[in-house]
Amino acid sequence: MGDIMPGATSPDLAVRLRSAGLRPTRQRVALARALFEREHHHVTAESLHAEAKAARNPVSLATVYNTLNQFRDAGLLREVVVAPGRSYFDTNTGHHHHFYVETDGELHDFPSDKVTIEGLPTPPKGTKLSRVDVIVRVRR
Amino acid sequence: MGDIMPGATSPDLAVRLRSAGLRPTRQRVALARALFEREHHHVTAESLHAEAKAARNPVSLATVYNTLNQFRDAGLLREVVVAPGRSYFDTNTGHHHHFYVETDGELHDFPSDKVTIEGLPTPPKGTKLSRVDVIVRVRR
DNA sequence: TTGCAGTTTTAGAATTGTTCTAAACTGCTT
DNA sequence: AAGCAGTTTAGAACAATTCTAAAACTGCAA
Repeated sequence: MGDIMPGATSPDLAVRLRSAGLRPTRQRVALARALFEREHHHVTAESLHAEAKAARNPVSLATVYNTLNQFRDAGLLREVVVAPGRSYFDTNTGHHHHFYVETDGELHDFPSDKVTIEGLPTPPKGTKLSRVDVIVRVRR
Repeated sequence: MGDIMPGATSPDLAVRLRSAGLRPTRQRVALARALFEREHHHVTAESLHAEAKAARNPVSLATVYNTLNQFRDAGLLREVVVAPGRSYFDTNTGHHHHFYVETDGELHDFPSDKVTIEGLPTPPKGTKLSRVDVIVRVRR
Protein backbone atom coordinates (compact mmCIF):
# COMPACT_ATOMS: atom_id res chain seq x y z
CA MET A 1 0.00 0.00 0.00
CA GLY A 2 0.82 3.66 -0.03
CA ASP A 3 4.49 4.50 0.08
CA ILE A 4 5.54 7.72 1.63
CA MET A 5 6.33 10.54 -0.74
CA PRO A 6 7.56 13.48 1.22
CA GLY A 7 6.60 16.83 -0.12
CA ALA A 8 4.61 15.57 -3.03
CA THR A 9 1.03 14.57 -3.46
CA SER A 10 0.67 10.86 -3.76
CA PRO A 11 -1.47 10.03 -6.73
CA ASP A 12 -2.23 6.62 -5.20
CA LEU A 13 -4.29 8.28 -2.55
CA ALA A 14 -6.30 10.26 -5.06
CA VAL A 15 -6.88 7.11 -7.04
CA ARG A 16 -7.83 5.21 -3.96
CA LEU A 17 -10.32 7.83 -2.90
CA ARG A 18 -11.77 8.06 -6.36
CA SER A 19 -12.31 4.35 -6.64
CA ALA A 20 -14.11 4.53 -3.31
CA GLY A 21 -16.45 7.02 -4.92
CA LEU A 22 -15.03 10.01 -3.09
CA ARG A 23 -13.69 13.13 -4.70
CA PRO A 24 -10.08 13.65 -3.71
CA THR A 25 -10.49 17.06 -2.18
CA ARG A 26 -7.68 18.81 -0.38
CA GLN A 27 -9.18 17.92 2.99
CA ARG A 28 -9.80 14.28 2.22
CA VAL A 29 -6.33 13.84 0.81
CA ALA A 30 -4.80 15.50 3.84
CA LEU A 31 -6.69 13.19 6.18
CA ALA A 32 -5.97 10.15 4.01
CA ARG A 33 -2.27 10.92 4.26
CA ALA A 34 -2.42 11.19 8.01
CA LEU A 35 -4.25 7.89 8.06
CA PHE A 36 -2.72 5.74 5.36
CA GLU A 37 0.79 6.96 4.72
CA ARG A 38 2.21 5.36 7.80
CA GLU A 39 1.91 2.29 9.96
CA HIS A 40 -1.50 1.03 10.92
CA HIS A 41 -2.86 2.96 13.85
CA HIS A 42 -5.97 4.04 15.69
CA VAL A 43 -7.46 7.52 15.71
CA THR A 44 -10.40 9.33 17.19
CA ALA A 45 -12.08 12.24 15.48
CA GLU A 46 -10.42 14.55 17.95
CA SER A 47 -6.96 13.11 17.55
CA LEU A 48 -7.13 13.23 13.77
CA HIS A 49 -8.42 16.77 13.88
CA ALA A 50 -5.49 17.78 16.06
CA GLU A 51 -3.04 15.93 13.85
CA ALA A 52 -4.29 17.70 10.73
CA LYS A 53 -3.98 21.05 12.42
CA ALA A 54 -0.46 20.26 13.59
CA ALA A 55 0.49 19.29 10.03
CA ARG A 56 -0.61 22.74 8.87
CA ASN A 57 -3.55 21.24 7.06
CA PRO A 58 -6.42 22.39 9.19
CA VAL A 59 -9.70 20.65 8.53
CA SER A 60 -12.89 21.42 10.38
CA LEU A 61 -14.05 18.96 12.99
CA ALA A 62 -17.28 18.41 11.09
CA THR A 63 -15.30 17.39 8.05
CA VAL A 64 -13.17 15.05 10.09
CA TYR A 65 -16.32 13.32 11.30
CA ASN A 66 -17.81 13.21 7.81
CA THR A 67 -14.62 11.87 6.35
CA LEU A 68 -14.12 9.20 8.97
CA ASN A 69 -17.66 8.00 8.40
CA GLN A 70 -17.22 8.01 4.64
CA PHE A 71 -13.92 6.15 4.86
CA ARG A 72 -15.50 3.61 7.15
CA ASP A 73 -18.49 3.16 4.85
CA ALA A 74 -16.11 2.75 1.93
CA GLY A 75 -14.25 0.03 3.81
CA LEU A 76 -11.07 2.08 4.15
CA LEU A 77 -11.35 2.15 7.93
CA ARG A 78 -12.85 -0.02 10.59
CA GLU A 79 -14.65 1.40 13.59
CA VAL A 80 -14.00 -0.11 16.98
CA VAL A 81 -16.19 0.74 19.94
CA VAL A 82 -14.58 -0.04 23.24
CA ALA A 83 -16.31 2.11 25.82
CA PRO A 84 -19.28 4.42 25.91
CA GLY A 85 -18.36 7.60 24.12
CA ARG A 86 -15.06 6.19 22.98
CA SER A 87 -14.96 5.23 19.36
CA TYR A 88 -11.75 4.51 17.49
CA PHE A 89 -11.11 4.20 13.81
CA ASP A 90 -8.58 1.59 12.82
CA THR A 91 -6.57 1.90 9.63
CA ASN A 92 -6.13 -1.85 9.66
CA THR A 93 -9.19 -3.27 7.96
CA GLY A 94 -7.88 -6.81 7.73
CA HIS A 95 -8.83 -9.63 10.06
CA HIS A 96 -7.54 -8.98 13.51
CA HIS A 97 -8.68 -8.46 17.06
CA HIS A 98 -7.99 -6.00 19.86
CA PHE A 99 -6.52 -5.58 23.27
CA TYR A 100 -8.10 -2.78 25.17
CA VAL A 101 -6.29 -1.45 28.20
CA GLU A 102 -9.26 -0.25 30.24
CA THR A 103 -7.23 1.71 32.72
CA ASP A 104 -5.81 4.10 30.16
CA GLY A 105 -7.91 3.74 27.06
CA GLU A 106 -5.19 2.25 24.86
CA LEU A 107 -6.10 0.00 22.00
CA HIS A 108 -3.74 -2.52 20.38
CA ASP A 109 -4.23 -4.85 17.46
CA PHE A 110 -3.36 -8.45 17.42
CA PRO A 111 -3.53 -10.78 14.44
CA SER A 112 -6.38 -13.22 14.24
CA ASP A 113 -4.60 -15.92 12.29
CA LYS A 114 -3.49 -17.78 15.40
CA VAL A 115 -6.87 -17.42 17.01
CA THR A 116 -9.58 -19.99 16.54
CA ILE A 117 -13.09 -19.59 17.75
CA GLU A 118 -15.27 -22.63 17.79
CA GLY A 119 -18.79 -23.41 18.75
CA LEU A 120 -20.39 -20.10 17.94
CA PRO A 121 -24.13 -20.54 17.57
CA THR A 122 -25.76 -19.79 14.24
CA PRO A 123 -27.07 -16.25 13.83
CA PRO A 124 -30.73 -15.62 14.66
CA LYS A 125 -32.79 -16.50 11.63
CA GLY A 126 -33.31 -13.79 9.11
CA THR A 127 -29.88 -12.37 9.84
CA LYS A 128 -26.51 -12.83 8.26
CA LEU A 129 -23.12 -12.59 9.84
CA SER A 130 -21.44 -9.24 9.58
CA ARG A 131 -18.32 -9.94 11.61
CA VAL A 132 -17.06 -11.25 14.90
CA ASP A 133 -15.33 -8.83 17.22
CA VAL A 134 -13.08 -10.07 19.96
CA ILE A 135 -11.95 -7.54 22.51
CA VAL A 136 -9.54 -8.70 25.16
CA ARG A 137 -9.90 -6.30 28.04
CA VAL A 138 -6.97 -5.90 30.38
CA ARG A 139 -6.06 -3.53 33.17
CA ARG A 140 -2.82 -2.16 34.46
CA MET B 1 -42.06 0.14 60.96
CA GLY B 2 -39.47 -0.21 58.37
CA ASP B 3 -41.78 -2.77 56.92
CA ILE B 4 -41.98 -2.78 53.25
CA MET B 5 -44.92 -2.28 51.09
CA PRO B 6 -47.83 -4.42 50.17
CA GLY B 7 -47.24 -7.51 48.17
CA ALA B 8 -43.93 -9.14 47.56
CA THR B 9 -41.47 -7.98 50.12
CA SER B 10 -38.07 -9.04 48.98
CA PRO B 11 -35.62 -8.89 51.80
CA ASP B 12 -33.12 -10.69 49.58
CA LEU B 13 -32.72 -7.59 47.49
CA ALA B 14 -32.03 -5.39 50.47
CA VAL B 15 -29.51 -7.92 51.69
CA ARG B 16 -27.94 -8.18 48.31
CA LEU B 17 -27.58 -4.42 48.05
CA ARG B 18 -26.20 -4.14 51.53
CA SER B 19 -23.57 -6.77 50.96
CA ALA B 20 -22.54 -4.85 47.86
CA GLY B 21 -21.96 -1.89 50.13
CA LEU B 22 -25.04 0.01 48.97
CA ARG B 23 -27.75 1.28 51.23
CA PRO B 24 -31.06 -0.21 50.21
CA THR B 25 -32.91 3.01 49.52
CA ARG B 26 -36.37 3.06 48.04
CA GLN B 27 -35.01 4.00 44.62
CA ARG B 28 -32.27 1.40 44.55
CA VAL B 29 -34.66 -1.31 45.65
CA ALA B 30 -37.19 -0.29 43.00
CA LEU B 31 -34.54 -0.44 40.30
CA ALA B 32 -33.12 -3.67 41.65
CA ARG B 33 -36.55 -5.22 41.42
CA ALA B 34 -36.99 -4.14 37.84
CA LEU B 35 -33.59 -5.57 37.10
CA PHE B 36 -33.27 -8.73 39.13
CA GLU B 37 -36.72 -10.04 39.86
CA ARG B 38 -37.23 -11.42 36.40
CA GLU B 39 -35.38 -13.15 33.59
CA HIS B 40 -32.02 -11.86 32.53
CA HIS B 41 -32.37 -8.94 30.22
CA HIS B 42 -30.68 -5.84 28.84
CA VAL B 43 -31.53 -2.27 29.71
CA THR B 44 -30.38 1.22 28.87
CA ALA B 45 -30.58 4.10 31.31
CA GLU B 46 -33.55 5.44 29.36
CA SER B 47 -35.42 2.16 29.24
CA LEU B 48 -34.97 1.53 32.93
CA HIS B 49 -36.03 5.05 33.73
CA ALA B 50 -39.19 4.56 31.68
CA GLU B 51 -39.84 1.19 33.28
CA ALA B 52 -39.58 2.62 36.78
CA LYS B 53 -41.99 5.37 35.92
CA ALA B 54 -44.46 2.91 34.40
CA ALA B 55 -44.28 0.83 37.58
CA ARG B 56 -45.32 3.89 39.57
CA ASN B 57 -41.91 4.11 41.12
CA PRO B 58 -40.49 7.16 39.46
CA VAL B 59 -36.77 7.66 39.88
CA SER B 60 -34.88 10.56 38.42
CA LEU B 61 -32.74 9.89 35.39
CA ALA B 62 -29.63 11.00 37.27
CA THR B 63 -30.32 8.37 39.91
CA VAL B 64 -30.84 5.74 37.25
CA TYR B 65 -27.41 6.54 35.85
CA ASN B 66 -25.81 6.58 39.29
CA THR B 67 -27.44 3.32 40.24
CA LEU B 68 -26.51 1.54 37.03
CA ASN B 69 -22.91 2.60 37.51
CA GLN B 70 -22.91 1.51 41.13
CA PHE B 71 -24.48 -1.85 40.31
CA ARG B 72 -21.94 -2.38 37.56
CA ASP B 73 -19.05 -1.45 39.86
CA ALA B 74 -20.42 -3.82 42.46
CA GLY B 75 -20.53 -6.62 39.90
CA LEU B 76 -24.30 -6.85 39.89
CA LEU B 77 -24.50 -5.80 36.25
CA ARG B 78 -22.29 -6.03 33.23
CA GLU B 79 -21.96 -3.20 30.75
CA VAL B 80 -21.91 -4.01 27.07
CA VAL B 81 -20.92 -1.38 24.56
CA VAL B 82 -22.02 -2.26 21.07
CA ALA B 83 -22.06 0.97 19.12
CA PRO B 84 -21.01 4.55 19.71
CA GLY B 85 -23.50 6.06 22.11
CA ARG B 86 -25.24 2.78 22.70
CA SER B 87 -24.48 1.19 26.01
CA TYR B 88 -26.48 -1.66 27.50
CA PHE B 89 -26.48 -3.07 30.99
CA ASP B 90 -26.89 -6.80 31.19
CA THR B 91 -28.36 -8.47 34.27
CA ASN B 92 -26.52 -11.62 33.33
CA THR B 93 -23.06 -11.30 34.83
CA GLY B 94 -22.03 -14.86 34.15
CA HIS B 95 -19.85 -16.01 31.30
CA HIS B 96 -21.60 -15.49 28.01
CA HIS B 97 -21.27 -13.60 24.77
CA HIS B 98 -23.49 -11.49 22.55
CA PHE B 99 -25.20 -11.29 19.23
CA TYR B 100 -25.74 -7.74 18.14
CA VAL B 101 -28.22 -7.11 15.36
CA GLU B 102 -26.69 -3.98 13.86
CA THR B 103 -29.68 -3.10 11.75
CA ASP B 104 -32.03 -2.67 14.67
CA GLY B 105 -29.89 -2.40 17.76
CA GLU B 106 -31.02 -5.65 19.37
CA LEU B 107 -28.73 -7.48 21.71
CA HIS B 108 -29.01 -11.19 22.56
CA ASP B 109 -27.02 -13.35 24.90
CA PHE B 110 -25.60 -16.68 24.06
CA PRO B 111 -23.87 -19.04 26.45
CA SER B 112 -20.13 -19.32 26.27
CA ASP B 113 -19.85 -22.90 27.44
CA LYS B 114 -19.91 -24.29 23.91
CA VAL B 115 -17.52 -21.67 22.66
CA THR B 116 -13.80 -22.17 22.73
CA ILE B 117 -11.30 -19.51 21.91
CA GLU B 118 -7.76 -20.58 21.36
CA GLY B 119 -4.53 -18.90 20.53
CA LEU B 120 -5.14 -15.57 22.19
CA PRO B 121 -1.82 -13.81 22.73
CA THR B 122 -0.71 -13.00 26.23
CA PRO B 123 -1.70 -9.57 27.53
CA PRO B 124 0.81 -6.74 27.14
CA LYS B 125 3.19 -6.88 30.04
CA GLY B 126 2.21 -5.02 33.11
CA THR B 127 -1.43 -5.80 32.48
CA LYS B 128 -3.74 -8.49 33.67
CA LEU B 129 -6.72 -9.95 31.92
CA SER B 130 -10.03 -8.41 32.79
CA ARG B 131 -12.27 -10.32 30.43
CA VAL B 132 -12.78 -11.34 26.83
CA ASP B 133 -15.75 -9.95 25.00
CA VAL B 134 -17.02 -11.63 21.89
CA ILE B 135 -19.62 -9.75 19.90
CA VAL B 136 -21.09 -11.49 16.90
CA ARG B 137 -22.43 -8.77 14.66
CA VAL B 138 -25.20 -9.66 12.26
CA ARG B 139 -27.55 -7.74 10.02
CA ARG B 140 -31.07 -8.31 8.88
C1' DT C 1 -38.76 8.64 69.93
C1' DT C 2 -35.88 12.74 68.41
C1' DG C 3 -31.84 14.89 66.55
C1' DC C 4 -28.08 14.76 63.81
C1' DA C 5 -24.42 13.64 60.44
C1' DG C 6 -23.55 11.68 56.55
C1' DT C 7 -25.62 9.68 52.37
C1' DT C 8 -28.68 9.82 48.62
C1' DT C 9 -31.83 11.92 45.47
C1' DT C 10 -33.22 15.42 42.49
C1' DA C 11 -33.90 19.10 38.88
C1' DG C 12 -31.53 21.44 36.09
C1' DA C 13 -27.14 23.02 34.28
C1' DA C 14 -22.93 21.52 32.28
C1' DT C 15 -20.05 18.54 29.55
C1' DT C 16 -18.85 15.51 25.88
C1' DG C 17 -19.12 13.48 21.56
C1' DT C 18 -21.42 13.69 17.31
C1' DT C 19 -24.63 15.27 13.66
C1' DC C 20 -27.18 18.87 11.31
C1' DT C 21 -27.86 23.31 8.75
C1' DA C 22 -27.41 26.57 5.43
C1' DA C 23 -24.19 29.42 3.26
C1' DA C 24 -19.70 29.68 0.91
C1' DC C 25 -16.48 27.25 -1.81
C1' DT C 26 -14.18 23.88 -5.15
C1' DG C 27 -13.25 20.13 -8.28
C1' DC C 28 -14.79 18.41 -12.39
C1' DT C 29 -17.08 18.40 -16.89
C1' DT C 30 -18.14 21.07 -20.59
C1' DA D 1 -13.88 30.01 -18.51
C1' DA D 2 -18.45 28.78 -16.50
C1' DG D 3 -21.74 26.21 -14.05
C1' DC D 4 -23.24 22.98 -10.94
C1' DA D 5 -23.22 19.14 -7.98
C1' DG D 6 -20.50 17.76 -4.38
C1' DT D 7 -17.85 19.46 -0.36
C1' DT D 8 -16.47 22.25 3.49
C1' DT D 9 -17.34 25.17 7.25
C1' DA D 10 -18.80 27.58 11.64
C1' DG D 11 -21.93 27.31 14.60
C1' DA D 12 -26.31 25.55 16.20
C1' DA D 13 -28.53 21.46 17.57
C1' DC D 14 -28.77 17.06 19.56
C1' DA D 15 -28.06 12.90 22.49
C1' DA D 16 -26.05 10.59 26.18
C1' DT D 17 -24.03 11.14 30.40
C1' DT D 18 -22.11 13.54 34.42
C1' DC D 19 -21.99 17.34 37.62
C1' DT D 20 -23.86 20.63 41.11
C1' DA D 21 -25.77 22.24 45.11
C1' DA D 22 -29.89 22.06 47.61
C1' DA D 23 -33.52 19.24 49.72
C1' DA D 24 -34.78 14.76 51.42
C1' DC D 25 -33.70 10.76 53.37
C1' DT D 26 -31.28 6.86 56.27
C1' DG D 27 -29.23 4.89 60.10
C1' DC D 28 -27.48 5.58 64.44
C1' DA D 29 -27.17 7.25 69.14
C1' DA D 30 -29.01 9.24 72.98
